[in-house]
Amino acid sequence: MARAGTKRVVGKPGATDTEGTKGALVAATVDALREVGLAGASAREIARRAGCNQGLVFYHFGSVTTLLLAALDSVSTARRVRYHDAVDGAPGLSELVDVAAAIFEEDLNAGYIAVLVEMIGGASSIPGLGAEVRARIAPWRAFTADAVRRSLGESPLAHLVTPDELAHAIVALYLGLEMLAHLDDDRAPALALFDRARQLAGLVAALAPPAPTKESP
Amino acid sequence: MARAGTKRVVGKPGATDTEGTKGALVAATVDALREVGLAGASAREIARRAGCNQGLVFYHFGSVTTLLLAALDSVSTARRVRYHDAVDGAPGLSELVDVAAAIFEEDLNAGYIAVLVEMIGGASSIPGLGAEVRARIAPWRAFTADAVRRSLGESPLAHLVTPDELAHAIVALYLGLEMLAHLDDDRAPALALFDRARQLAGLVAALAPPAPTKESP
DNA sequence: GTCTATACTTGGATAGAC
DNA sequence: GTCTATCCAAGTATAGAC
Repeated sequence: MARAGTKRVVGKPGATDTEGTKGALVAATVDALREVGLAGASAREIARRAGCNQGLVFYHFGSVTTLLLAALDSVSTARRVRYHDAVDGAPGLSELVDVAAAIFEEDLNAGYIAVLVEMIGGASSIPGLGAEVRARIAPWRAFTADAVRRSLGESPLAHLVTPDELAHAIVALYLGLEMLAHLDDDRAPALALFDRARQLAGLVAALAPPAPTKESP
Repeated sequence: MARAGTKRVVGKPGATDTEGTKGALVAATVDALREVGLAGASAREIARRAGCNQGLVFYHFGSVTTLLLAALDSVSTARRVRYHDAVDGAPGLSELVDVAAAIFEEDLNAGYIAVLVEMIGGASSIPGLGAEVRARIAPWRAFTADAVRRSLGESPLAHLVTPDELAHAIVALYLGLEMLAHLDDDRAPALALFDRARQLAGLVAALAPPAPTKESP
């Protein structure tokens, strides 16, 4: 929103800051990354989207790079909470694929993964960015490996691949699907693939019954 | 090579041009994309790597964007020949995974896919680039779908996924693996994954014998 | 905290000498 | 074809008024 005339409503000072200029800048950065990419996400472009002055980027964040990382943090933590909750409610492989598909669609539509992809792709351009991005991707990899480990533990698939390998492949596939969807501006193939995964997960579950609850050894 | 003192050897004029200033600029662009990313691949940086003057980028290619696309073309066509030949020599699924692994390793080491990834990622930053990149990725998708179709035709897997779906997933996985490998500067996980795929392909082949040559119905 | 103004840098692109 | 010199636009970052 434009500064002149329209005041933003300010939340509690300690809050997760989706309000206030700092929050607006972070949100604008996410939008910019999604729509015009890393190269297009300049201080001026971001400030324009946030409806404030370019200088405030440097007042609040010190540099554009820092703001970019703040945006990555914001998306990353918000989404991880969402994923964590969803995966908690999914006991087996089949349910896991179900929730993964649902949230992936959210991500794809909201452009959250686009932010990830832009930052990873741009990591080689901006010196020092690589390490920072890597650190922020790490929790995702750990999270994925954990989810795979838990829902694959009892399945026959566990004898075909290690959880870490599978997790690495899943993260890579995730990123790749986003790249293609973004390039084509078409999410259909990615979603169709999830539908197929759902079918296959059901098939695997039928072949190897889920060992309902394992207790008292 | 530096212009002062060292002259480049010039090949036949009509050749695929890895020699001459034009060729040197294309090669330098590939290097730059790989090492400093799209944002770092400026006319000055490219010319420096090619050992010539910045103005020559515009003399020979008109704009930096055109040169970037020329570099993408160069890598894309060269690699496609390589892939095509390799896949031709691979009759079944197992052999296909074998050659795919081998060439993927080449690509990963030489940074060819990095060029693809940088261009796809940067497509949203530079207006009009998206369509051009899309057109240059299209043959890869067709190629992959074709290879999948041919080597999956007889296999039981063909009843679980359509070739187009599988091809889309493979291309996405390919791009994603490159992103992660580039981010970590570590190709080991991607290569381990191919080893695993090789095992699994062997397993599938053992379960469903390849129907050696299908002729005379 | 926010805005205006400005210094400084880098990069795309062109003109003209050789 | 290549190089030097230069223009112009856009971006980062800072200083200072309000």
